[in-house]
Amino acid sequence: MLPNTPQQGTLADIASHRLAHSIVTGEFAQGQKLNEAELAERFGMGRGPLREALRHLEGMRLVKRIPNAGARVVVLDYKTMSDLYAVREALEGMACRLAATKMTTQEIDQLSRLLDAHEIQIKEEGGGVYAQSEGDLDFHYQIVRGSRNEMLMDMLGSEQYQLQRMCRFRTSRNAQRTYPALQQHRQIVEALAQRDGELAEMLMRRHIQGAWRSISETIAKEE
Amino acid sequence: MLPNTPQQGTLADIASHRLAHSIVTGEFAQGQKLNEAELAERFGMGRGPLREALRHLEGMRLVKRIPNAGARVVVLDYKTMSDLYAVREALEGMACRLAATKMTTQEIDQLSRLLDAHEIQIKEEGGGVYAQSEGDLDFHYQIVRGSRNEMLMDMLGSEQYQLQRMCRFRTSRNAQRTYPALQQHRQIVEALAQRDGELAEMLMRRHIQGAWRSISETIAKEE
DNA sequence: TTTCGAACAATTGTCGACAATCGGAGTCAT
DNA sequence: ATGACTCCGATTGTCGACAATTGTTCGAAA
Repeated sequence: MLPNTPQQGTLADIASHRLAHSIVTGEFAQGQKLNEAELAERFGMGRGPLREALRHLEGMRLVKRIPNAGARVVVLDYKTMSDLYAVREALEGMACRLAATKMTTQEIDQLSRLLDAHEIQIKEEGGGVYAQSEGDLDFHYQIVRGSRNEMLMDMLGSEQYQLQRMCRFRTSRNAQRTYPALQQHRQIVEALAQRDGELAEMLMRRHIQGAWRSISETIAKEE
Repeated sequence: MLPNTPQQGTLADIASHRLAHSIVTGEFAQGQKLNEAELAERFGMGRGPLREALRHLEGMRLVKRIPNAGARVVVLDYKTMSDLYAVREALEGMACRLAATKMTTQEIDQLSRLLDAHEIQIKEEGGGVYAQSEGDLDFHYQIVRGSRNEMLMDMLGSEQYQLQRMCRFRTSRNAQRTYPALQQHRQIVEALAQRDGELAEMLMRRHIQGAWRSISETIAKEE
Protein backbone atom coordinates (compact mmCIF):
# COMPACT_ATOMS: atom_id res chain seq x y z
CA MET A 1 0.00 0.00 0.00
CA LEU A 2 2.45 2.60 1.16
CA PRO A 3 5.76 2.89 -0.65
CA ASN A 4 7.64 0.72 1.83
CA THR A 5 9.57 -1.20 -0.76
CA PRO A 6 12.23 -3.21 1.08
CA GLN A 7 13.60 -4.09 -2.36
CA GLN A 8 16.09 -6.92 -2.43
CA GLY A 9 17.74 -5.27 -5.42
CA THR A 10 21.23 -3.84 -5.40
CA LEU A 11 23.16 -3.28 -2.20
CA ALA A 12 22.94 0.45 -2.77
CA ASP A 13 19.15 0.23 -2.72
CA ILE A 14 19.18 -1.85 0.45
CA ALA A 15 21.52 0.60 2.14
CA SER A 16 19.35 3.48 0.98
CA HIS A 17 16.24 2.01 2.55
CA ARG A 18 17.94 0.98 5.78
CA LEU A 19 19.51 4.42 6.15
CA ALA A 20 16.23 6.16 5.37
CA HIS A 21 14.49 4.08 8.02
CA SER A 22 17.18 4.78 10.60
CA ILE A 23 16.95 8.47 9.88
CA VAL A 24 13.18 8.92 9.96
CA THR A 25 12.79 6.87 13.13
CA GLY A 26 15.33 9.07 14.84
CA GLU A 27 17.88 6.30 15.36
CA PHE A 28 20.30 8.70 13.75
CA ALA A 29 20.08 12.10 15.40
CA GLN A 30 19.53 15.17 13.27
CA GLY A 31 22.78 16.68 12.13
CA GLN A 32 24.69 13.51 13.00
CA LYS A 33 27.67 12.81 10.80
CA LEU A 34 27.43 9.67 8.68
CA ASN A 35 30.76 7.91 8.49
CA GLU A 36 31.11 5.95 5.27
CA ALA A 37 33.48 3.25 6.47
CA GLU A 38 31.57 2.67 9.68
CA LEU A 39 28.19 2.36 7.96
CA ALA A 40 29.63 0.16 5.22
CA GLU A 41 30.92 -2.27 7.81
CA ARG A 42 27.66 -2.22 9.75
CA PHE A 43 25.71 -3.05 6.61
CA GLY A 44 28.27 -5.62 5.49
CA MET A 45 29.12 -4.01 2.18
CA GLY A 46 31.83 -1.92 0.55
CA ARG A 47 31.93 1.83 0.50
CA GLY A 48 30.95 2.01 -3.17
CA PRO A 49 27.30 1.04 -2.83
CA LEU A 50 27.04 3.03 0.38
CA ARG A 51 28.24 6.19 -1.34
CA GLU A 52 25.62 5.68 -4.03
CA ALA A 53 22.99 5.30 -1.32
CA LEU A 54 24.10 8.57 0.25
CA ARG A 55 23.79 10.28 -3.13
CA HIS A 56 20.28 8.96 -3.39
CA LEU A 57 19.36 10.14 0.10
CA GLU A 58 20.84 13.50 -0.77
CA GLY A 59 18.36 13.70 -3.63
CA MET A 60 15.58 12.80 -1.19
CA ARG A 61 16.74 15.63 1.08
CA LEU A 62 17.28 13.28 3.99
CA VAL A 63 21.01 13.97 4.19
CA LYS A 64 23.12 16.95 3.27
CA ARG A 65 26.50 16.40 1.67
CA ILE A 66 29.44 18.76 1.74
CA PRO A 67 32.29 17.94 -0.67
CA ASN A 68 35.32 16.52 1.11
CA ALA A 69 33.55 16.87 4.41
CA GLY A 70 31.07 14.01 4.47
CA ALA A 71 27.33 13.62 4.81
CA ARG A 72 25.15 14.63 7.74
CA VAL A 73 21.56 13.89 8.61
CA VAL A 74 19.39 16.82 7.68
CA VAL A 75 18.22 19.07 10.52
CA LEU A 76 14.47 19.64 10.65
CA ASP A 77 14.31 23.08 12.21
CA TYR A 78 11.15 25.15 12.42
CA LYS A 79 11.79 26.96 9.16
CA THR A 80 12.36 23.73 7.23
CA MET A 81 9.18 22.15 8.59
CA SER A 82 7.23 25.28 7.77
CA ASP A 83 8.55 25.20 4.22
CA LEU A 84 7.73 21.52 3.95
CA TYR A 85 4.11 22.04 4.92
CA ALA A 86 3.70 24.84 2.40
CA VAL A 87 4.93 22.51 -0.33
CA ARG A 88 2.64 19.75 0.90
CA GLU A 89 -0.30 22.14 0.88
CA ALA A 90 0.37 23.02 -2.75
CA LEU A 91 1.04 19.50 -3.99
CA GLU A 92 -1.66 17.64 -2.08
CA GLY A 93 -4.14 20.37 -2.91
CA MET A 94 -3.44 19.83 -6.58
CA ALA A 95 -3.58 16.06 -6.12
CA CYS A 96 -7.00 16.40 -4.53
CA ARG A 97 -8.25 18.62 -7.33
CA LEU A 98 -7.13 16.10 -9.93
CA ALA A 99 -8.44 13.15 -7.94
CA ALA A 100 -11.92 14.66 -7.96
CA THR A 101 -12.15 14.07 -11.69
CA LYS A 102 -9.85 11.08 -12.09
CA MET A 103 -10.85 8.71 -9.29
CA THR A 104 -13.47 6.10 -10.01
CA THR A 105 -16.64 6.06 -7.95
CA GLN A 106 -15.56 2.72 -6.66
CA GLU A 107 -12.27 4.13 -5.39
CA ILE A 108 -14.07 6.96 -3.63
CA ASP A 109 -16.37 4.46 -1.92
CA GLN A 110 -13.32 2.52 -0.85
CA LEU A 111 -11.84 5.70 0.58
CA SER A 112 -15.02 6.25 2.54
CA ARG A 113 -14.83 2.74 3.97
CA LEU A 114 -11.22 3.42 4.94
CA LEU A 115 -12.44 6.32 7.05
CA ASP A 116 -15.08 4.09 8.65
CA ALA A 117 -12.31 1.75 9.68
CA HIS A 118 -10.34 4.63 11.09
CA GLU A 119 -13.31 5.84 13.11
CA ILE A 120 -13.83 2.41 14.65
CA GLN A 121 -10.14 2.16 15.35
CA ILE A 122 -10.11 5.52 17.09
CA LYS A 123 -13.12 4.70 19.27
CA GLU A 124 -11.80 1.27 20.24
CA GLU A 125 -8.27 2.24 20.98
CA GLY A 126 -9.26 5.50 22.61
CA GLY A 127 -7.59 7.62 20.00
CA GLY A 128 -4.46 5.59 19.42
CA VAL A 129 -2.32 8.23 17.87
CA TYR A 130 0.19 6.18 15.97
CA ALA A 131 -2.39 4.07 14.19
CA GLN A 132 -4.29 7.19 13.23
CA SER A 133 -1.08 8.73 12.11
CA GLU A 134 -0.32 5.84 9.77
CA GLY A 135 -3.93 5.78 8.73
CA ASP A 136 -3.73 9.45 7.93
CA LEU A 137 -0.73 8.84 5.69
CA ASP A 138 -2.65 6.04 4.04
CA PHE A 139 -5.64 8.28 3.35
CA HIS A 140 -3.48 10.98 1.85
CA TYR A 141 -1.54 8.55 -0.28
CA GLN A 142 -4.73 7.05 -1.69
CA ILE A 143 -5.81 10.48 -2.86
CA VAL A 144 -2.42 11.16 -4.38
CA ARG A 145 -2.71 7.88 -6.26
CA GLY A 146 -6.15 8.94 -7.35
CA SER A 147 -4.70 12.00 -9.07
CA ARG A 148 -3.16 9.67 -11.69
CA ASN A 149 -0.20 12.05 -11.75
CA GLU A 150 3.00 10.00 -11.71
CA MET A 151 5.16 12.97 -10.73
CA LEU A 152 2.97 13.85 -7.78
CA MET A 153 3.00 10.25 -6.69
CA ASP A 154 6.78 10.18 -6.84
CA MET A 155 7.24 13.45 -5.01
CA LEU A 156 4.71 12.88 -2.28
CA GLY A 157 5.37 9.17 -2.09
CA SER A 158 9.07 8.72 -1.87
CA GLU A 159 10.51 12.09 -0.98
CA GLN A 160 8.24 14.08 1.20
CA TYR A 161 6.71 11.04 2.79
CA GLN A 162 9.98 10.43 4.57
CA LEU A 163 10.45 14.01 5.73
CA GLN A 164 6.87 14.06 6.89
CA ARG A 165 7.49 11.01 9.03
CA MET A 166 10.45 12.78 10.56
CA CYS A 167 8.16 15.64 11.48
CA ARG A 168 5.76 13.24 13.14
CA PHE A 169 8.52 11.60 15.14
CA ARG A 170 9.77 14.96 16.24
CA THR A 171 6.40 16.16 17.47
CA SER A 172 4.67 12.88 18.03
CA ARG A 173 1.64 13.37 20.23
CA ASN A 174 -1.07 15.71 19.14
CA ALA A 175 -3.93 13.37 19.88
CA GLN A 176 -6.52 16.08 20.19
CA ARG A 177 -6.40 16.52 16.46
CA THR A 178 -7.32 12.97 15.44
CA TYR A 179 -11.04 13.55 15.58
CA PRO A 180 -11.33 16.91 13.79
CA ALA A 181 -8.90 15.51 11.24
CA LEU A 182 -11.26 12.63 10.59
CA GLN A 183 -14.11 15.07 10.15
CA GLN A 184 -12.08 16.99 7.59
CA HIS A 185 -11.26 13.76 5.80
CA ARG A 186 -14.95 13.05 5.56
CA GLN A 187 -15.60 16.47 4.04
CA ILE A 188 -12.89 15.87 1.49
CA VAL A 189 -14.35 12.53 0.46
CA GLU A 190 -17.72 14.21 0.17
CA ALA A 191 -16.27 16.81 -2.20
CA LEU A 192 -14.61 14.06 -4.23
CA ALA A 193 -17.90 12.20 -4.45
CA GLN A 194 -19.54 15.35 -5.80
CA ARG A 195 -16.68 15.68 -8.30
CA ASP A 196 -16.03 19.21 -7.05
CA GLY A 197 -12.30 19.55 -7.62
CA GLU A 198 -12.09 23.15 -6.57
CA LEU A 199 -13.78 22.50 -3.24
CA ALA A 200 -11.77 19.34 -2.67
CA GLU A 201 -8.54 21.25 -3.20
CA MET A 202 -9.60 23.98 -0.83
CA LEU A 203 -10.59 21.52 1.88
CA MET A 204 -7.34 19.61 1.55
CA ARG A 205 -5.33 22.79 1.78
CA ARG A 206 -7.19 23.86 4.89
CA HIS A 207 -6.71 20.42 6.36
CA ILE A 208 -2.95 20.61 5.89
CA GLN A 209 -2.83 24.18 7.16
CA GLY A 210 -4.62 22.95 10.26
CA ALA A 211 -2.17 20.11 10.72
CA TRP A 212 0.72 22.54 10.49
CA ARG A 213 -0.90 24.93 12.92
CA SER A 214 -1.32 22.09 15.39
CA ILE A 215 2.29 20.98 15.05
CA SER A 216 3.48 24.55 15.17
CA GLU A 217 1.65 25.15 18.45
CA THR A 218 3.02 21.94 19.91
CA ILE A 219 6.53 23.08 19.13
CA ALA A 220 5.88 26.52 20.59
CA LYS A 221 4.49 24.94 23.76
CA GLU A 222 7.64 22.86 24.22
CA GLU A 223 9.65 26.04 24.53
CA MET B 1 21.29 34.18 -11.13
CA LEU B 2 19.97 30.90 -12.35
CA PRO B 3 21.23 27.75 -10.69
CA ASN B 4 23.89 27.10 -13.30
CA THR B 5 26.57 26.03 -10.87
CA PRO B 6 29.40 24.53 -12.94
CA GLN B 7 30.98 23.48 -9.64
CA GLN B 8 34.59 22.42 -9.88
CA GLY B 9 33.97 20.12 -6.92
CA THR B 10 34.14 16.34 -7.08
CA LEU B 11 34.27 14.46 -10.36
CA ALA B 12 30.81 13.10 -9.66
CA ASP B 13 29.45 16.64 -9.52
CA ILE B 14 31.18 17.58 -12.74
CA ALA B 15 29.84 14.50 -14.48
CA SER B 16 26.39 15.21 -13.12
CA HIS B 17 26.34 18.72 -14.56
CA ARG B 18 27.81 17.71 -17.91
CA LEU B 19 25.33 14.87 -18.25
CA ALA B 20 22.43 17.08 -17.26
CA HIS B 21 23.45 19.62 -19.87
CA SER B 22 23.81 16.98 -22.56
CA ILE B 23 20.40 15.61 -21.71
CA VAL B 24 18.40 18.84 -21.57
CA THR B 25 19.95 20.15 -24.79
CA GLY B 26 18.94 16.99 -26.57
CA GLU B 27 22.50 15.86 -27.30
CA PHE B 28 21.42 12.60 -25.74
CA ALA B 29 18.16 11.44 -27.26
CA GLN B 30 15.25 10.57 -25.02
CA GLY B 31 15.28 6.94 -24.02
CA GLN B 32 18.91 6.57 -25.07
CA LYS B 33 20.91 4.10 -23.06
CA LEU B 34 23.75 5.57 -21.02
CA ASN B 35 26.75 3.26 -21.06
CA GLU B 36 28.82 3.67 -17.90
CA ALA B 37 32.21 2.67 -19.31
CA GLU B 38 31.79 4.76 -22.44
CA LEU B 39 30.75 7.89 -20.56
CA ALA B 40 33.47 7.41 -17.96
CA GLU B 41 36.09 7.36 -20.68
CA ARG B 42 34.60 10.35 -22.47
CA PHE B 43 34.70 12.37 -19.25
CA GLY B 44 38.14 11.06 -18.34
CA MET B 45 37.18 9.48 -15.04
CA GLY B 46 36.51 6.10 -13.48
CA ARG B 47 33.13 4.44 -13.34
CA GLY B 48 32.72 5.12 -9.63
CA PRO B 49 32.10 8.88 -9.80
CA LEU B 50 30.03 8.39 -12.92
CA ARG B 51 27.74 5.93 -11.16
CA GLU B 52 27.25 8.45 -8.36
CA ALA B 53 26.37 11.09 -10.95
CA LEU B 54 23.79 8.76 -12.47
CA ARG B 55 22.27 8.21 -9.03
CA HIS B 56 22.02 11.95 -8.63
CA LEU B 57 20.39 12.40 -12.02
CA GLU B 58 18.00 9.62 -11.12
CA GLY B 59 16.93 11.70 -8.14
CA MET B 60 16.45 14.66 -10.48
CA ARG B 61 14.26 12.49 -12.69
CA LEU B 62 16.47 13.09 -15.70
CA VAL B 63 17.39 9.43 -16.07
CA LYS B 64 15.63 6.24 -15.15
CA ARG B 65 17.62 3.34 -13.75
CA ILE B 66 16.69 -0.30 -13.91
CA PRO B 67 18.74 -2.63 -11.69
CA ASN B 68 21.19 -4.73 -13.69
CA ALA B 69 19.99 -3.12 -16.89
CA GLY B 70 21.56 0.32 -16.86
CA ALA B 71 20.33 3.89 -17.02
CA ARG B 72 18.35 5.53 -19.82
CA VAL B 73 17.48 9.13 -20.52
CA VAL B 74 13.95 9.80 -19.37
CA VAL B 75 11.30 9.98 -22.08
CA LEU B 76 9.19 13.11 -22.04
CA ASP B 77 5.97 11.82 -23.48
CA TYR B 78 2.73 13.77 -23.47
CA LYS B 79 1.53 12.32 -20.18
CA THR B 80 4.78 13.14 -18.39
CA MET B 81 4.78 16.71 -19.65
CA SER B 82 1.16 17.10 -18.63
CA ASP B 83 1.97 15.83 -15.15
CA LEU B 84 4.95 18.15 -14.96
CA TYR B 85 2.89 21.22 -15.74
CA ALA B 86 0.30 20.30 -13.13
CA VAL B 87 3.07 20.10 -10.53
CA ARG B 88 4.52 23.39 -11.73
CA GLU B 89 1.12 25.03 -11.48
CA ALA B 90 0.77 23.92 -7.87
CA LEU B 91 4.31 24.80 -6.77
CA GLU B 92 4.72 28.08 -8.60
CA GLY B 93 1.25 29.14 -7.58
CA MET B 94 2.21 28.61 -3.96
CA ALA B 95 5.52 30.38 -4.53
CA CYS B 96 3.68 33.36 -5.94
CA ARG B 97 1.28 33.47 -3.01
CA LEU B 98 4.15 33.45 -0.54
CA ALA B 99 6.17 35.96 -2.56
CA ALA B 100 3.31 38.45 -2.32
CA THR B 101 3.93 38.79 1.40
CA LYS B 102 7.64 37.99 1.58
CA MET B 103 9.20 40.00 -1.24
CA THR B 104 10.48 43.47 -0.46
CA THR B 105 9.02 46.39 -2.36
CA GLN B 106 12.47 46.91 -3.82
CA GLU B 107 12.54 43.36 -5.19
CA ILE B 108 9.13 43.83 -6.77
CA ASP B 109 10.31 47.03 -8.44
CA GLN B 110 13.33 45.14 -9.72
CA LEU B 111 11.03 42.48 -11.12
CA SER B 112 9.06 45.18 -12.90
CA ARG B 113 12.23 46.56 -14.45
CA LEU B 114 13.12 43.04 -15.56
CA LEU B 115 9.89 42.95 -17.52
CA ASP B 116 10.69 46.34 -19.05
CA ALA B 117 13.97 44.89 -20.30
CA HIS B 118 12.11 41.91 -21.71
CA GLU B 119 9.67 44.12 -23.54
CA ILE B 120 12.47 46.12 -25.15
CA GLN B 121 14.26 42.91 -26.03
CA ILE B 122 11.15 41.50 -27.68
CA LYS B 123 10.49 44.63 -29.73
CA GLU B 124 14.10 44.93 -30.86
CA GLU B 125 14.68 41.33 -31.74
CA GLY B 126 11.24 40.92 -33.20
CA GLY B 127 10.18 38.39 -30.62
CA GLY B 128 13.35 36.38 -30.28
CA VAL B 129 11.93 33.30 -28.73
CA TYR B 130 14.97 31.84 -27.05
CA ALA B 131 15.89 35.02 -25.25
CA GLN B 132 12.33 35.41 -24.05
CA SER B 133 12.37 31.81 -23.03
CA GLU B 134 15.42 32.31 -20.85
CA GLY B 135 13.97 35.57 -19.62
CA ASP B 136 10.78 33.78 -18.72
CA LEU B 137 12.72 31.27 -16.66
CA ASP B 138 14.50 34.16 -14.98
CA PHE B 139 11.23 35.86 -14.09
CA HIS B 140 9.78 32.71 -12.63
CA TYR B 141 12.91 31.95 -10.66
CA GLN B 142 12.96 35.42 -9.15
CA ILE B 143 9.46 34.88 -7.84
CA VAL B 144 10.37 31.50 -6.45
CA ARG B 145 13.30 33.10 -4.66
CA GLY B 146 10.91 35.72 -3.37
CA SER B 147 8.86 33.05 -1.64
CA ARG B 148 11.75 32.59 0.83
CA ASN B 149 10.87 28.89 0.82
CA GLU B 150 14.08 26.86 0.54
CA MET B 151 12.29 23.69 -0.44
CA LEU B 152 10.40 25.37 -3.24
CA MET B 153 13.62 26.92 -4.44
CA ASP B 154 15.32 23.53 -4.46
CA MET B 155 12.47 21.76 -6.22
CA LEU B 156 11.77 24.37 -8.86
CA GLY B 157 15.40 25.37 -9.19
CA SER B 158 17.35 22.19 -9.57
CA GLU B 159 14.85 19.51 -10.43
CA GLN B 160 11.99 20.82 -12.44
CA TYR B 161 14.02 23.51 -14.03
CA GLN B 162 15.88 20.88 -15.99
CA LEU B 163 12.80 18.98 -17.06
CA GLN B 164 11.16 22.22 -18.04
CA ARG B 165 14.08 23.04 -20.28
CA MET B 166 13.69 19.66 -21.91
CA CYS B 167 10.10 20.53 -22.64
CA ARG B 168 11.17 23.77 -24.26
CA PHE B 169 13.71 22.03 -26.43
CA ARG B 170 11.16 19.50 -27.50
CA THR B 171 8.58 22.09 -28.52
CA SER B 172 10.79 25.07 -29.09
CA ARG B 173 8.92 27.60 -31.15
CA ASN B 174 5.70 29.01 -29.85
CA ALA B 175 6.56 32.62 -30.55
CA GLN B 176 2.99 33.81 -30.64
CA ARG B 177 2.83 33.40 -26.91
CA THR B 178 5.67 35.72 -25.96
CA TYR B 179 3.56 38.84 -25.89
CA PRO B 180 0.50 37.61 -24.01
CA ALA B 181 2.91 35.92 -21.60
CA LEU B 182 4.53 39.27 -20.94
CA GLN B 183 1.14 40.79 -20.28
CA GLN B 184 0.39 38.05 -17.77
CA HIS B 185 3.75 38.64 -16.12
CA ARG B 186 2.82 42.29 -15.72
CA GLN B 187 -0.47 41.34 -14.09
CA ILE B 188 1.36 39.07 -11.68
CA VAL B 189 3.79 41.79 -10.68
CA GLU B 190 0.85 44.10 -10.19
CA ALA B 191 -0.78 41.63 -7.80
CA LEU B 192 2.52 41.24 -5.95
CA ALA B 193 2.81 45.01 -5.60
CA GLN B 194 -0.68 45.09 -4.10
CA ARG B 195 0.36 42.30 -1.73
CA ASP B 196 -2.60 40.25 -2.91
CA GLY B 197 -1.27 36.70 -2.50
CA GLU B 198 -4.50 35.00 -3.44
CA LEU B 199 -4.79 36.91 -6.70
CA ALA B 200 -1.11 36.47 -7.48
CA GLU B 201 -1.42 32.71 -7.05
CA MET B 202 -4.47 32.57 -9.28
CA LEU B 203 -2.80 34.61 -12.02
CA MET B 204 0.33 32.50 -11.91
CA ARG B 205 -1.68 29.30 -12.13
CA ARG B 206 -3.60 30.61 -15.11
CA HIS B 207 -0.35 31.71 -16.70
CA ILE B 208 1.11 28.22 -16.41
CA GLN B 209 -2.12 26.64 -17.56
CA GLY B 210 -1.94 28.87 -20.63
CA ALA B 211 1.64 27.88 -21.29
CA TRP B 212 0.70 24.22 -21.12
CA ARG B 213 -2.28 24.74 -23.39
CA SER B 214 -0.01 26.40 -25.91
CA ILE B 215 2.56 23.63 -25.79
CA SER B 216 -0.15 21.02 -25.86
CA GLU B 217 -1.64 22.51 -29.02
CA THR B 218 1.77 22.71 -30.65
CA ILE B 219 2.30 19.03 -30.02
CA ALA B 220 -1.17 18.18 -31.32
CA LYS B 221 -0.48 20.20 -34.47
CA GLU B 222 2.69 18.27 -35.15
CA GLU B 223 0.66 15.09 -35.43
C1' DT C 1 50.33 32.21 27.44
C1' DT C 2 48.96 32.78 22.87
C1' DT C 3 49.37 32.07 18.13
C1' DC C 4 51.06 30.46 14.00
C1' DG C 5 52.66 26.57 11.48
C1' DA C 6 53.75 21.99 10.32
C1' DA C 7 53.38 17.16 10.61
C1' DC C 8 49.89 13.60 11.42
C1' DA C 9 45.65 10.99 11.65
C1' DA C 10 41.20 10.35 9.83
C1' DT C 11 38.02 10.57 6.23
C1' DT C 12 36.64 11.28 1.64
C1' DG C 13 37.49 10.79 -3.42
C1' DT C 14 39.10 7.86 -7.09
C1' DC C 15 40.69 4.00 -9.68
C1' DG C 16 41.43 -0.66 -11.44
C1' DA C 17 40.18 -5.46 -11.22
C1' DC C 18 36.99 -9.16 -10.30
C1' DA C 19 32.30 -11.29 -9.75
C1' DA C 20 27.41 -11.46 -10.97
C1' DT C 21 23.84 -10.74 -14.03
C1' DC C 22 21.47 -9.83 -18.35
C1' DG C 23 20.66 -9.87 -23.42
C1' DG C 24 21.41 -12.06 -27.64
C1' DA C 25 23.42 -15.29 -31.12
C1' DG C 26 23.49 -19.73 -32.34
C1' DT C 27 21.80 -24.48 -32.27
C1' DC C 28 19.01 -28.30 -31.83
C1' DA C 29 14.68 -30.71 -31.50
C1' DT C 30 9.80 -30.70 -32.56
C1' DA D 1 9.69 -22.68 -39.62
C1' DT D 2 9.24 -22.05 -34.85
C1' DG D 3 10.14 -22.67 -30.29
C1' DA D 4 13.15 -23.35 -26.41
C1' DC D 5 17.67 -24.13 -24.62
C1' DT D 6 22.58 -23.11 -24.05
C1' DC D 7 26.49 -20.69 -24.27
C1' DC D 8 29.01 -16.38 -24.79
C1' DG D 9 29.85 -11.47 -24.94
C1' DA D 10 28.77 -7.25 -22.84
C1' DT D 11 27.40 -4.54 -19.09
C1' DT D 12 26.44 -3.72 -14.45
C1' DG D 13 27.48 -4.49 -9.45
C1' DT D 14 30.98 -4.86 -5.93
C1' DC D 15 35.27 -4.79 -3.55
C1' DG D 16 39.90 -3.56 -1.98
C1' DA D 17 43.71 -0.45 -2.30
C1' DC D 18 45.64 4.03 -3.20
C1' DA D 19 45.60 9.20 -3.65
C1' DA D 20 43.89 13.64 -2.05
C1' DT D 21 41.87 16.54 1.09
C1' DT D 22 40.48 18.00 5.62
C1' DG D 23 40.67 18.69 10.59
C1' DT D 24 43.53 18.19 14.53
C1' DT D 25 47.14 18.12 17.55
C1' DC D 26 51.52 19.08 18.94
C1' DG D 27 55.36 22.11 19.20
C1' DA D 28 58.07 26.19 18.64
C1' DA D 29 58.51 31.14 18.48
C1' DA D 30 56.77 35.72 19.82
